[in-house]
Amino acid sequence: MQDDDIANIMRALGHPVRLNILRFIASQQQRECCCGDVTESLPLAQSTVSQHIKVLLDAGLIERKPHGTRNRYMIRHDRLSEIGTAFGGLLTGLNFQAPHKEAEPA
Amino acid sequence: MQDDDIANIMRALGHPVRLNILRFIASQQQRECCCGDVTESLPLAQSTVSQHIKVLLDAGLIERKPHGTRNRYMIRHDRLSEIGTAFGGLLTGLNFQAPHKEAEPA
DNA sequence: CGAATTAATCGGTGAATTGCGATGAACATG
DNA sequence: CATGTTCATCGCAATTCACCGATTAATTCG
Repeated sequence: MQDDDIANIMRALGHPVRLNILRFIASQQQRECCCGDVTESLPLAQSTVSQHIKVLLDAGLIERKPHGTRNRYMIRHDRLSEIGTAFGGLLTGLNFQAPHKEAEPA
Repeated sequence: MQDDDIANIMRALGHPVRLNILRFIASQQQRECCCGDVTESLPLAQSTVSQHIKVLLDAGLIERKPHGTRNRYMIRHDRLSEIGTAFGGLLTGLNFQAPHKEAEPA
């Protein structure tokens, strides 16, 4: 995964409301819900929630399925595990990354 | 760790330049470097790099140690592992979180 | 077809972010 | 003490973000 992708995802996760939205979706019985459900659970206007959902969509964290007059949203578990791997790699790299040049002093 | 803390950290990680700075610091022989070193490695002005460093500092991802006329920066490994744990918890929660209310329909 | 529902999108506002050059504080050294 | 080095910080412009109300598109249903 590119740095830009990681940065995008991190930015998408970098807002408390969006964390709440993700958790809300994950907490639903069917593991999916529509925009209105989310809006009800938050002290924000519908348009604002829709915006946040769009950010999560663009970052690939959730997916949309139109269903009649409403949309169903659900967590993209496939991407979540990718992200987990990438993030783990990032942290590991920061912890143990070999020196810039000429590691292994023989 | 609070949602706000996580969001702050994610936002700090949400910029490619800052990812580069972190990796650059981690890649140094002594696992530390000063602002000038970072600036040389990037096509950005010194003031801009200093700003990014401040964001990383505020998020607790690096620490500063004054050393003569320059400052030494190093990765905060303690925090890194905290963050790893918190992030893992977040992802796990999104994957397996129990339904919001009244699970177990008896 | 007409009315209602749902939710995306548009336009606007204020705040924050990102970049820069310039300034100034802290320190070392001649 | 004067000079040079390093770097944080201060404006400043441009862009993006977060939020809102209003509008519009899609769909269902009477």
